[in-house]
Order: sequence, then structure tokens, then C-alpha cells
Amino acid sequence: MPDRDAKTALFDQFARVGKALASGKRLELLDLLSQSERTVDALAKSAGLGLTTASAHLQTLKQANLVATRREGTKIFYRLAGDDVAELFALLRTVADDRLPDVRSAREAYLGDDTDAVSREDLLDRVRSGRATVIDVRPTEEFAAGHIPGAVSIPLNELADRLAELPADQEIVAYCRGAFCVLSHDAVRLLTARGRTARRLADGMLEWRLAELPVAV
Amino acid sequence: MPDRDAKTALFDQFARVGKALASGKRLELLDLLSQSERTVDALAKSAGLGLTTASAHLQTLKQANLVATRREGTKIFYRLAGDDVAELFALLRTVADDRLPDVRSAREAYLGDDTDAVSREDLLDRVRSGRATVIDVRPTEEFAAGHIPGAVSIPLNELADRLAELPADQEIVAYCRGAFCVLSHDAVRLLTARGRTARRLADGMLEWRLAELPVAV
DNA sequence: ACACTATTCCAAAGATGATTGGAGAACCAT
DNA sequence: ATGGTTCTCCAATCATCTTTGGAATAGTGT
Repeated sequence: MPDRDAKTALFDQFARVGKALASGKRLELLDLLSQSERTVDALAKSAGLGLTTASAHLQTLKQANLVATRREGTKIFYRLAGDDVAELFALLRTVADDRLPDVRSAREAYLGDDTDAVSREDLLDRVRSGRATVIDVRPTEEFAAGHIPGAVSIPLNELADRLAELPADQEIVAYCRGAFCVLSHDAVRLLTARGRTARRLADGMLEWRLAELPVAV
Repeated sequence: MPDRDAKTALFDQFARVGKALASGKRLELLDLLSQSERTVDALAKSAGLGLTTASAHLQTLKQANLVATRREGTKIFYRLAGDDVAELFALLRTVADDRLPDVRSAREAYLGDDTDAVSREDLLDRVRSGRATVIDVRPTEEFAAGHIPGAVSIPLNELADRLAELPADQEIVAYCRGAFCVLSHDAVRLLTARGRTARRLADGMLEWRLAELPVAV
């Protein structure tokens, strides 16, 4: 086979994408970027990384063309290169969760006790019929970058102080980044503890966008 | 954040799947396994790896639960753990091909000059109307593990000797493993050089199966 | 020009992964 | 039991990736 070398070269090229996905830190960065573009500094802080470490990981992602950059003054904003990347990221998480028992236990440890969930269709139904108020508990920048139409932005850390804004007699549906995001879980627990009726969207903005449901900006 | 450690742990778990996909050799193994189950020895030979090296890579894939095994006497057969894994693999290749120019050139170098392709729908149309003969140019074991209904098995290395079996006045459509498989390209070139009208299925058995089209065994 | 901010580049250290040959384990046949 | 086959485990070597601080670069504001 003279093809051997060419075949190896081709698959080694495929592996560049695999290598980019081969680090928990980089997956955390992709998770953040799946919500909105961000500067290196913001990414480093959110992911709990040193600045140079974050920069190095971002370079790795950039060399695999999974992320793209934009300069604004002295700042450089990173964003996902496309929705195909978001899809790949989401599928990787799903496969991991379905196949690896350790992922499930790590997820349970991180998200805490399970809370009531509604599907995307349920959420749409409840909003249309005026039976529910939808709150987006992500940081405001992420809400600004795109959210479920009609949702109100109440970042998790402001939720306790802003309870008065929420109707007491209506169900509240909270959502956040995606299937493995802790914010909506915490929000539901907080609301339930305060006597409200609250559920969370089973997944989040990432899956909503990939399902091509309407997004408001 | 006390969540920091739990979050890191969760994403490190996701990364196990990423790490499994982070080697060209392992991706070659997945490519082979996407067609049919195989023994370690057969995989090592097909992928051009030493036996112990292949075994080590397979252990890595197995620890990520992307593959499963079955014992038969002294032989151990590896197979993909599920179609979700095939989907992840296919998406990774697609993203790589769409995003990385180096992948495209490696692909072109491996597959050779481009040949006429037909879509899955076209193939179905042509077969239904009796306008085309479909040949499966993969090794016979892979044909046996599942093929397009109505296709004839003529492995590429037998094709030159078995031209007589193919109607001279009809178009021939060749297919093989998937979008990056060289066999159908070689088959079309061979047939065209012998004066036949030949095209290839644009992708292959992997995508056919994932599209949930009928598969014969 | 100068100071200042945000980010990347570089080099060194430590950590992790790949490959290999040889020994060991599981199974089959005689 | 013995020998043969197939595969995994182990240990050593080598290669690659991660993380870090410090220097370099690109851009902004004075």
C-alpha cells in the first residue's frame, strides 16, 4: 500500500480536532464560548485558569479552527467558529453522559439533587398559554448575546434579591447554558425553598439554538 | 466557588471521550469498526499497527466506552459501542473537513482525482428505476455485516477480474465505507478506464446507516 | 514619545501519552 | 497435561502536552 502514508496523514489531520477536544479545560472554554464571545481575560477568570494557560488553550482551539477571534482595541474576543462546532461539543457531552457511568456521577455531584424539568416544547406551550414566566439565570452578557424570546434576565446571583419581580401565583421556568449547567438547578432550588413553583428547562440555550428555535437578541 | 472542583471533575470526565478521539490511529480503528466488528489482529493489520500497539489503543477506546468486546474462543471481537459513537465520529470528520484546509488537502492527496458522485437519494432512484447496478467494493466481511439492499459484493481487488459480471450498458454505482474511503474512488477510476459508465456514492455505508436507510445483512 | 492594557510568545519543568518487546492469561485442540 | 493461538499486562523509553513566569507585541490614551 502506497496509500498507507496518505491515509495516516488524513486521519492524523482528523485527530487535530480530537486533540482539541481532549482537555477538560478546553471543553470548559468551549462551553463558555457556546454562550457568547468573550475576551481571553474573561475566559481565564470564568474557567479558573491562569491567563497564559487560557491563552495557550485558546491557541490550541484556534489551530483546530474550532474558535475564531475578533480584535477590538486591545481586547481580543474569542467565539465559536460555527454551529457545527457547538453541535460536535454537545454530541460529545451527550455521548460521554450516555456511555460513562463516571460522567453521570460527576454530573450528579456537580448539579446537586435533581429538580423538575420541562422540555423545550413544554416551555413553549406554557409561555404561549401564559401559564409560566421564563427566567434566564445566566450572566447578563450571555443573555444579551441571545436568549429565549420573552424570557426575563435574572442572573442567579441576583435572584434572591429580585424575587418580588416574579409573579407569586405563576409557575417559573428557569434556564441557563445547557444540559450540564448548574445555574438553573440552583435557581429552582432557591425558588422552591422560597415557596415558589419552579421548574427548569431540561437542557438550555445551547440546545435551544441548535434545535433552531427562535432566539431573541 | 466550591463548585469549581466538581465542575472541573465533570469536564475532565467529558474529556475522556475527547482524549479517546485524539489520535489518528484510534480514529482509523473507529473507522474500521464502523463497518463491522473485528478481532484485534485484523484491526492491527488493517490499520498498519503492531499488535500490542493496537491492543493498547483499543483499551483506550474501551475505557471511554466507545467500543465493546465479545469473546469467541481465543479471539476477541471489538465493535462500536453504539450508533451514537458512529455519529460522533462522523461529525468529527465532517467538522474537520469543513474547518481545516489541511484536512481537505490530505483528503485530496489520499482519495486522488475527484470522480462523479451521486447522493443517497439518487442512488435509490437509480436502483428503483433499474437504471443502475450498485456494487459494494468493501472487503466481503464488511459486506456481510450489512450492505445496501440489492448491492453486489465485488471487493476492489477482485473488480478487474470480475468486470464480466457487470452489465456493459448500464451505469454502475460503487460505494464503500464512508465519505473518506478510497475504495469507491479507485473503483470508479478503474471502471471508467475500462470504458464503463461509473459513479460513486458521495459518502458510504456509515452515513447510509446513520440516515436510517434500509440495510440488508 | 511614553505609559498602560490586553494578549501572545518563549523556555523550562513536570505530567501524561505512545510504542515496543517480553511475560502472562484465557482458551482450544490433542 | 502440553502446545498453540490470541490477546492483555507490564515496564522502559521516547515523544508530546500542560503550566508557569517573564519577555515581547499590538493597540490606546496623554
